[in-house]
Order: sequence, then structure tokens, then C-alpha cells
Amino acid sequence: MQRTDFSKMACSIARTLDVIGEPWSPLVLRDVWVGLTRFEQLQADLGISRKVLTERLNHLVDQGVLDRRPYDRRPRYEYVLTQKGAELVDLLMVMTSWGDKWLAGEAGPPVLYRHHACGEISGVDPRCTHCGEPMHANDVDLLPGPGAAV
Amino acid sequence: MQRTDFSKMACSIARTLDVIGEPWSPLVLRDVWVGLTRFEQLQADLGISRKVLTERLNHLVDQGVLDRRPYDRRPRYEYVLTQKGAELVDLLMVMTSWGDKWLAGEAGPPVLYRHHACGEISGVDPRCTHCGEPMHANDVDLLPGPGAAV
DNA sequence: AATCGGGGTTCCCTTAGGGAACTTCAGGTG
DNA sequence: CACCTGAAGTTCCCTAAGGGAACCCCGATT
Repeated sequence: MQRTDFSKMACSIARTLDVIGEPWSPLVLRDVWVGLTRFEQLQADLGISRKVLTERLNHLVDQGVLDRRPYDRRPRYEYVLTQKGAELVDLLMVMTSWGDKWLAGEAGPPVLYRHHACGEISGVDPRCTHCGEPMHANDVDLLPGPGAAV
Repeated sequence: MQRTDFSKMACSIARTLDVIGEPWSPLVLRDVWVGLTRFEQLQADLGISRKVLTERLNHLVDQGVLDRRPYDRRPRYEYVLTQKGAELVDLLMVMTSWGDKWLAGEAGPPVLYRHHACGEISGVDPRCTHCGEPMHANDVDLLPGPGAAV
């Protein structure tokens, strides 16, 4: 229900959740990413209530994650990822890797990613932007940063 | 509110959202990760309603993401990450990177990660598990996998 | 025996999600 | 020109989930 406002918390996770933390938003972004960019397409594919879809789309546009633009002279609009939104797809790919590993079961992954660079079916692995080595839960220490709470 | 059941969808993103898709869960995992493992600690740190915290913790334990275990002879319990849960921290680190970049503003990141391997303050970058090159939104083609819907 | 503190439950209120019906507007059709 | 159509919302009602405060249970301590 997200009545608590996360945007003021001194935490980038909480702030990100304020943008896409309610369950439908990542699925909307996924659909837009794969080319389902119109209201009716999204509504039909997701089975989401039209009311809620309207709210989500408005919020994602307000946050600068999606851009709403006409695709016809009639009042028709499509939603496309901004740069800010496209970078959220990284998050979706990590979610996919985790879901593929822990939730897909016998049937295997519903979707495969083929990496342009190497042509292989592959997944993502988070690595350090400095040294390129894997960077997971136990590979880091946490330190207060400049934007830390008082 | 998540009245729609995502767990049956043929999508690893949707299935993952069924586990941690409601806004408090990632923050609970973050807190457990950094060492706030007890009910009172979580409630005080997050400001979450006790009722909702109980529900979230039960759900995360049911999903095998957290383990609930006694830490005293008194009825006292702490919550710890399972392996399944620890791997979700990858997701939190990607959220942090995105939030640091797009939402932190002038003040800068509230928290910094120091990578054990290189000792540098750093962030994560998703890379291909095969070739090690960056793997972002526009670097992949999507193909139906073995677990695709009929 | 009384108190304390962690870990919840219970209750009520408000608000967000689900779902179906309705609206609007411009382009196409007879 | 009148009518129809389809995309993109909007409105309304109902139910369920979140917020918050009060309450409860239980073993340990004094």
C-alpha cells in the first residue's frame, strides 16, 4: 500500500523503492522494455486494473523513468524508457537471474537472454566497477557516505 | 497491495516480485544484511507497523529467504539470511547503484561500499557470466526458454 | 511476587487495489 | 453527414491491506 513515504529516507534502496517499489512497476518496465508500449497492450498483457495502470504510468512518467509520447495524430500515446528507466533494466536482469535460479524449478527459465557481445545465452553477475571482480553480499564493507543522515 | 498472484506467471521477474515485491521486504533484507536481525531492531529502524513486520517476516521465512532462530533460552529470535536470501543482496546493491546515481542529488550517496577484493569504494556493474563484458538493457536479445508459457 | 523486555496479536480506521461500466476524442465507413 | 470504432483513460463500488495504538505472553531478573 506504500503509505509510508520512502523518498525521504537516507538510503538509496528506499529511494529506489519509492520509484518502483510497488509490485506492478517492474512488470510495466519489463513490458515497455520488450516492446509493449501502449496502454491497451500493457493492460491486456499484465491483467492489471486499468485504474492502477493509469496511476503507475503517471507515477513512472513523473519520476522520469518513462516518457509518454504521441504516436498518431489521434490522441494515442506510447510509453518509452528514458535513460533513467533503461538503467533500471539492470535491476530487472538481476531479478531474472535470481528468479531463474531459485524459482524456475524443473521447467527452467521462461526467458533466455542472448548477449550481443559474445552471442551466448547468459545471465548477469554483479561485478566491481573498479576491479571487475565479483561483488556480492559478503564482498563489501559498508561505510557512511557524504549523504548519510545526521 | 498485491492481491494479484504473481507466482504463477511464466516470468522470473514476476516470481521474484511475489517473494520480495512489496515495498518493505527489500528494506527488511537490507537491515538483516547489515546486522539488524531482531524484531524490535527492525521495527525501530524502519518505523514499520508491527503487524506488517510480522507478516513480512513470516512471508520471507516461508519463502526460504530468511531463517528464524532462537538466540537465547528465553523466547527470543533473530532473523538471518539464508543462501537464497544472501543472493538477493545482489539486487539491493544494484538498487543502491541506481539510487546513488539518479536520486542521491547534491548530498551524494548515504552509504558507500568498499570492495574487499580491491579495497576501493565502488559500486556494481552487471556483467555477462560468460564473457565478462557489460550486460545492460540494449546488450541482449530475449528468446523463449524451456519454461516459457504454452 | 512483582517487574521487565522481546516478540508478537488484536482492533479499528483509512486508503489502495480489483473490476466493471462509462466517457472522450479523432479517424474511418456508408 | 451521421454513425461506428478503438485507444486511452475515468468513475464507482467493494474488499483487502497498511498504519497505529493498545494489549498479551512468557521466561528471566530483583
